[in-house]
Amino acid sequence: METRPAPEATAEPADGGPSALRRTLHQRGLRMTPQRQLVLDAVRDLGHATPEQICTRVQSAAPAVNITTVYRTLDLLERIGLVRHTHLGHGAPTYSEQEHQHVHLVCHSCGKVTESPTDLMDGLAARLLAESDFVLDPSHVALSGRCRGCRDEEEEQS
Amino acid sequence: METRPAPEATAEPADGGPSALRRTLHQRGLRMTPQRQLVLDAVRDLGHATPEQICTRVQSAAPAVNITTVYRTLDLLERIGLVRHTHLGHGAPTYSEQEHQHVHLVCHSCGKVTESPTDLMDGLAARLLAESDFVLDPSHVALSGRCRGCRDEEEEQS
DNA sequence: CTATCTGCAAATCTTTTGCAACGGA
DNA sequence: TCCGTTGCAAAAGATTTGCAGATAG
Repeated sequence: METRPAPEATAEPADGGPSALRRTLHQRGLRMTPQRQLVLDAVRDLGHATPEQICTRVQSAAPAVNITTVYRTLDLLERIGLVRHTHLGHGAPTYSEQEHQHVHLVCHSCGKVTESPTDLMDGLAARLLAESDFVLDPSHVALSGRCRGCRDEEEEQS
Repeated sequence: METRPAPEATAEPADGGPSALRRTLHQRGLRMTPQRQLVLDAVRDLGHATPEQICTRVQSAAPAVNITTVYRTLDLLERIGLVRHTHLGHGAPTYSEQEHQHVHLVCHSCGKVTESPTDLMDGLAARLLAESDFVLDPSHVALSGRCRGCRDEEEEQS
């Protein structure tokens, strides 16, 4: 886990930079605080991370921030649509930017998480709609399986 | 949540009825106990259920069984290949028979779980293998989206 | 100023572990 | 009898809640 001071290179998607958070909060009568900015930065920075990982990251910039605040803030950021959480298969949910629409591929052998574009699911989504009247949300849940590396290892042993 | 006394209509897949559990356990030097049969019955009976739901079901037949035993037994049944767990998207994993290979469709609006045959995923599995060298395990993780009922409701309101 | 936020501590909830007693083979 | 298994209680880990003080607007 690195400790550098939160690069902002990719921190500004088309629809909003740092002050966009302030605006979004104010629209709903909520307040801008350093903690909220730090949590959002951490989520963007880490890609997809558990509340605890996010907390660690935040604390590397502001050690006084409590994990309670991280939980509350993630919940809030999700309610106002800035982040979303995904269930990667094990216990902890992971949070990422709302805009980052991708499918998670989780190897249940080594735990590695890969991302693929959501259009991978287009065919499946169409079939689900036709056959089961089900509108798929491709980025919410991860697909489980075995990655290349683990497959190779297994083959070597047999 | 119902409390009827555990129908056994679907409790005997081709490869093994009640005494198959005893045999499978003995093969590995493990012992047959009433608790283990009850937990396995509950898993088969409930289709896919959380440890707590399984425990409630088991206790309706044998109130003294402790939830600790349910956790340990599910773990054991999974290790010996009789049940498997699936992450339905919320917190708790759910357990079902190993043989029940199906894709779970979870509506994140009403929480309803539908099952579809795994061959729904065949096309996706092939693409993942080709494009990402990833071997998909279709029954381990649920797909999230919105079911017919909830979609209709939403449309009515707009 | 005032209502929203935060930090801290304690409460909850879920799952795991240690240990003595129980019971299957 | 012997050793795997169980129940109980307590531990451990994750998330939530209550409350008094801090602070954004």
